[in-house]
Amino acid sequence: MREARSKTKPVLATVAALAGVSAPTVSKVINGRDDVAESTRARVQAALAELGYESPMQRRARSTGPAMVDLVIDGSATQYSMEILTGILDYAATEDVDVVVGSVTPAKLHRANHEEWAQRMVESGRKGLILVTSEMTTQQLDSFANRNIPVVVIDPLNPPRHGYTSVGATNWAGGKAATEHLISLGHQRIAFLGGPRAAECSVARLHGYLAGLMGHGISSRPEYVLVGEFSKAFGLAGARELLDLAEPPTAIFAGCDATALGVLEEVRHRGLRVPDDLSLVGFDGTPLTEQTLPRLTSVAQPLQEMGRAALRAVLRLAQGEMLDSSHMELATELVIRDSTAPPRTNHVPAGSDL
Amino acid sequence: MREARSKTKPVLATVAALAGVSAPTVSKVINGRDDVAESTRARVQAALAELGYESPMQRRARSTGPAMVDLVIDGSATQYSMEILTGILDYAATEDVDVVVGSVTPAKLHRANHEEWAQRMVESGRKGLILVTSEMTTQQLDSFANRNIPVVVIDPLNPPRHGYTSVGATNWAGGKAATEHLISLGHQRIAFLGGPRAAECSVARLHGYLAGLMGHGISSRPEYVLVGEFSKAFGLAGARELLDLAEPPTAIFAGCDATALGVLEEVRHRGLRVPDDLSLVGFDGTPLTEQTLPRLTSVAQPLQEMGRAALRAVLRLAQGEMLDSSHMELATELVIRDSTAPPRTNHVPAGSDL
DNA sequence: CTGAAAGCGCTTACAG
DNA sequence: CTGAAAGCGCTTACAG
Repeated sequence: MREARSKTKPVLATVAALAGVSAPTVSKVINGRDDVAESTRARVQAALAELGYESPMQRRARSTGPAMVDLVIDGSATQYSMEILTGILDYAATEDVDVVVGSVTPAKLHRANHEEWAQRMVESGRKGLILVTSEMTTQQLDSFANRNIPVVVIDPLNPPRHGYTSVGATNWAGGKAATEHLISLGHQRIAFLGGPRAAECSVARLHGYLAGLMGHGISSRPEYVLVGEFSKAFGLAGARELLDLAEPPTAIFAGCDATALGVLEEVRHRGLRVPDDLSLVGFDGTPLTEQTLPRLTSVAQPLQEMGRAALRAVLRLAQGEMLDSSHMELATELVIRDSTAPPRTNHVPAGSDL
Repeated sequence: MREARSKTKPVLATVAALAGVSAPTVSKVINGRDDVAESTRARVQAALAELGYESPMQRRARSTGPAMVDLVIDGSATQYSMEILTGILDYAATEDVDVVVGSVTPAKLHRANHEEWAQRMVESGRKGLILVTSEMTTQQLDSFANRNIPVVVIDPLNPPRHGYTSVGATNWAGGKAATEHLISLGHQRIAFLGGPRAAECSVARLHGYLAGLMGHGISSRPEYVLVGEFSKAFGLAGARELLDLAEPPTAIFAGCDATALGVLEEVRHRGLRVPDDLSLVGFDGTPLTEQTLPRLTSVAQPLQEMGRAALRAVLRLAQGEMLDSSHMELATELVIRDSTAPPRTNHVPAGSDL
């Protein structure tokens, strides 16, 4: 549809001929002048699209220097985003691609005028857009789709949807592995401290956790499942709530490493010890896991790989290639460190046959 | 010197007139053709510079969309660089500036063709360049200076020099504060584990340490001063060496938090405890300091502020403003946490009157 | 609203 | 190596 009619690059005169107008009129349309009849404007715009006309500026921008890709990271600069960024930058360096990084809070992202944003990207010759843990409405995504700007989301908050490509990790499998590890150590009272209810990845981890329990005939207890946010603060608050229960859990599976850190602090604060009094598993596998005491057992996401994969996908899409799938999940891996151990035997309910 | 002669924007013909050549000749010089005599080329280049000629592309690039600034971060993505990046991105967002991030290893940076790089920056309309803990030779810096591209270095390895602006922290004062804190706790045998001998900031910290000792009449011992690199590995190795001494130190001042982390691990490995058996002070004040056990007393650098200050400086320079100073040092601050305490009394040599 | 004509700024092809 | 001449692609000023 949008293919050029002939091989020779279309110039203003070509467009004019196709639209049946003069060159000056095309020039006016391109430059947004208002002294053009609506019907003429429409005809010219159709011709511009059909021929795939690019101004000399655009052509130059496209051919000069390395390709540029935009990257938007959720405002909070965590070790998680740093790992992803590292992966993207590494791959960008080998491909000679420039990465334009913006730090945008979710609120700001939502307020942004996506039409203008996409238009500016086209004008600056940007090849595509990578979003880290952000979301856009379908309409917003359309602003980019209409201009043929590929959008790839890493760890999307929304479930996969048409119009963009996403890269994630096997969150469900990771949640299940974490839970089964705890069960295999003898735990029965296992709690889950998840991220935002709206975050697809957190929901998947929760369901992995539930599947792990169910697969071993352990029924889930509502009071053992708290969802809130991916933060240390939530770990502190969540641990407080869980440990105050009449029958507190003997193990906690935290939805991310930062949350686990909060749990660790609250446990320590109470004079309890990990893993003696409580086993703890995190999620993400950030460098943090090696820095805590005890070192944190965690489900590692291949964050750098995910960054690389996202950039690779954007560059392919920008070249008009088709991707095998619009959503890819890289494998998580449970890394057992020092924060998990069998529960104290006196905590095992009488009658348990584990 | 480099101001335009007249107010009207210089076009190719203006340059030709000033250089005493024809327009086609100027065109050739601009486009890097080689069929131009060296002397002619030089004359044209002088005229281009004198008039501040910009091609239509450049002019457009300058007026379209947000300003772009290049950022090069030493390959290793540490919490240190993440903090600086956050500061830069925050400020960039408020100023509507795009930051083009590259991750370049020092070796790669050294090999790069700076002339080409600078030329490409001009052509892409980049406003300036921020380097994080990197260095360039004077000649390399000239490639940018000649094209009026401001370069600002954060925490430069080289001492301040002409041709670029640098942003650092009060390393000497920080080193002195750390040392005096340990002395005030009663320590006399204080060791220093510094960064690369070539790194200006590390040298300043070392001299702050020496000044702290000297000011309190404590003579420095060569075996207590080890310099190597800013890494955890060096902390491990350095601690091993120091603790194996016949008379080991009672306190270690580590040149950065990562090194302190290594020390902590080695101390723990030997079954010793911080701060009971050994006091430990880090440098940088990264989030790491809150994540260790015990939490790490550290000299905090205002890393985010440094990032902001660097971007502010680049943008000002790009607008032709003069800076008050080509080197600015932001204040460090000793943050006392849990890794420092008075030395065990039996370690104080007999006869000490502390 | 539209477009013939003139113009702008840069580049190309080529004669010397 | 240099530049007069021709050309390119877009824009402007203005007559209708």
